[in-house]
Amino acid sequence: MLSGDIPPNQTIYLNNLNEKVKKEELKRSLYALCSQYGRILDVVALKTQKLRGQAWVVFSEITAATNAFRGLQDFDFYGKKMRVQYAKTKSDCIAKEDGTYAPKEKRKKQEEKAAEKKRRTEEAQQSGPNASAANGTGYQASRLGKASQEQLPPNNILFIQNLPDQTTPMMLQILFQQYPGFREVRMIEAKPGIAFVEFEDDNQSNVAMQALQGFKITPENPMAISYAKK
DNA sequence: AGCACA
Repeated sequence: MLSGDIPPNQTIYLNNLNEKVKKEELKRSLYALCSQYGRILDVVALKTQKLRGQAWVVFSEITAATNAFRGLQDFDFYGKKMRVQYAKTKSDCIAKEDGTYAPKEKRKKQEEKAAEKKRRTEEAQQSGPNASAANGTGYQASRLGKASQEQLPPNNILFIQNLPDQTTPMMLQILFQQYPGFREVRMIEAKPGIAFVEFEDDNQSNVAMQALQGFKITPENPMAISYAKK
């Protein structure tokens, strides 16, 4: 049976996620993917024994959560079909806005925190998705991007600029493979912040470019997409 | 399968 018995919530609960993905990348990828449905206030993921393979994405609006709930059901994410439900309870970041937030005092949670802390230092990662900014529609081209974009002739290969340094090819694939004709992402280790994304033809690359132009993988990094030079 | 917020 499907998860129909949980009432709508502005937070979605995701599971069947690939447990091999590092926590920070997971959060960034979820932020990027889910931003298509609305403003995200928080992404929560823990890698404890009990909570790995799961995540919560908090939207500013229930309607956004509902769109994500429908649109991301069974979405192929790092090779696994993501399952989407509504969260069972209100997220802390919402409760804090409400004024209904009450700090908890459960011993079990303290234990999890300790275990997770070890793991975190092993991974040596930092920073999480930022809660404040809009995505998708608010296109602001960087000076670089805009200049080249207007002059270059159509190409089935797109040139992406202004990516955050932590961007991985898989994160871009997750975004671009949603558009028909997607072939592959290429990044160059020595050149952070840029990528090439290949489609089967010019029309398909154009559709993806229009759709993702200005898309923010993080709130600070609207993508600048142009055709690659021939 | 597993519903939290270090």
